[in-house]
Amino acid sequence: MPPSTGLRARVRAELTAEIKDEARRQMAVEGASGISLRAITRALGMASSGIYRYFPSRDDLLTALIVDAYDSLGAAAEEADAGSGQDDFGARWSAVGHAVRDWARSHPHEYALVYGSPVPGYRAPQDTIGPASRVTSVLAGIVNDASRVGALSESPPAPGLAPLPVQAAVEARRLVDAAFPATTEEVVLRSVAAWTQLFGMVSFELFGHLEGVITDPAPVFDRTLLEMGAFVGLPAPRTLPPEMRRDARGSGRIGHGGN
Amino acid sequence: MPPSTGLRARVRAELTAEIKDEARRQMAVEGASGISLRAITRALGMASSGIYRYFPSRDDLLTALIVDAYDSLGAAAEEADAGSGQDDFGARWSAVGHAVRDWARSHPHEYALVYGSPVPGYRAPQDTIGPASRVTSVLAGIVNDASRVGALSESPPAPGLAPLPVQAAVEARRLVDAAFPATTEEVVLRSVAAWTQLFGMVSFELFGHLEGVITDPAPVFDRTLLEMGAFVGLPAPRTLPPEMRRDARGSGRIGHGGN
DNA sequence: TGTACATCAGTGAACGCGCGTTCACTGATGTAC
DNA sequence: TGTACATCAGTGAACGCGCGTTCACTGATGTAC
Repeated sequence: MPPSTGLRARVRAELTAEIKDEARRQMAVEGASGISLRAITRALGMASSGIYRYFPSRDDLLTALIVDAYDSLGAAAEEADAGSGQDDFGARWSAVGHAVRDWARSHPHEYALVYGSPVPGYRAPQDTIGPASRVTSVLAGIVNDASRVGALSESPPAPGLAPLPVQAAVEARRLVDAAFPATTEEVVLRSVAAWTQLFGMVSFELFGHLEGVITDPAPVFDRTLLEMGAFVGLPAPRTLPPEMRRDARGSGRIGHGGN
Repeated sequence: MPPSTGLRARVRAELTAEIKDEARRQMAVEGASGISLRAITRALGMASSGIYRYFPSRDDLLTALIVDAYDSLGAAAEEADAGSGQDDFGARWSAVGHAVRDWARSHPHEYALVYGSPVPGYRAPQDTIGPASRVTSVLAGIVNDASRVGALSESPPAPGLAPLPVQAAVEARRLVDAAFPATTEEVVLRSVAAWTQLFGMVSFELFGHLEGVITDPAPVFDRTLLEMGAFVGLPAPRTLPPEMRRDARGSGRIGHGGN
């Protein structure tokens, strides 16, 4: 087998990265459906057929971009989580929430690629499900950790709320077993709500649905993270993570990152 | 001016509708970016240039589809709201939430058109903002109505939660003045959270992000609506709307509607 | 260390396709008097 | 009620464009002995 350190392998890895970078550049202008293999080869000064040595088809290139995006977001979330005090569960929750939003704002088209409408005719292969679950695992881990050490407040069920119907309990049980062993069905369902709320709000901001409703989403997002954290039962953050020191940042910038 | 009842006007309205129907049919197969003016005219048996008598460009056709989608969803939400007892606020909230999900599941591509990634290069014109706000107004109306008659529970702030920071309060105040005159800043912020949660969960379901996490989203969605309603302060539904009688419907059907 | 052979990278031409939009036009439907 | 004119619907040809993918090929890089 060829060693991955060989000259050829190194050059190959470099060109592969350049192809993906150029694809991301095009995606930033025209969206995912605007990515053109021919345009990429043109930009890199190679023959249009040459790209097939690297990606056997357009769909394979798309898959690679999707995997990269999930991994990039997942890494950002893991980093934010690790950067907070292990036992400051509220702070971890808020930090990860902000990491998701910040990543989305600095990689808007990559966010749209994975969390927007599915690309028609494209079926995500197995390779994407591992990377896709990284953020989710981080969020679940926070709730589960808090529950394990007894830091999760057992909020009383809302008045008048019927007991958990069986079908919902079955779903919840599956999740408890899979990712939240230290929690209860109620907690896990609320976590699902908080999880979808987080991405719902980020998507609404990026896709323009807050326009005319909210002028500066930053403080609203901030506050909502705290509220939803409390909703799940997490304690309020003891220390404010950098993203939350209020007067430090205004409405924020977009696209300062790149990939 | 030509009366809209004239023969010409009637025929014109019919063909306009046929063009949009055919566009929706194509969208159901290939997504919004797969809509082709030439393919539409082919399907309708007319010359490819003829469509320009009806829509001056592809973007104008897209705009019409977007407006129709918002109106269709808005009407579904309004109908669900009107079909519940005026003063059964929890039931109204759940009914509208289910209406949104049901509409999305039976018009998945139209949902993706308006709530998925923005079509690159397309800038939504003014005509869309009225129809776009219909669902949102319905949801806001429920919370405001409940507050006006004193039916909204003033849930105590979560323990340890700092008081509302100014910037968040400013945003909230604007919303109170615009659409929630009978409520408070806290309520309005929680409503925003519940609103984004609703669409976040529907989007996750439609776009495949619940796969491998939740097997049957229906009961989870059901329960989450109740939880989020309670989170906002709405009372639990007194009467279960038809969508919520548990054993009546299983995991649900997709695409039984069409447009 | 050198030679023979296999693997891989990259080329250039070609296939077959579809797209949005414009334009000058014919013929039918409506309007004014 | 009938005529003259204006408006509109729909045609067919053309413009100019870009796309993904295949294929037979040259030449360079690596591997085995």
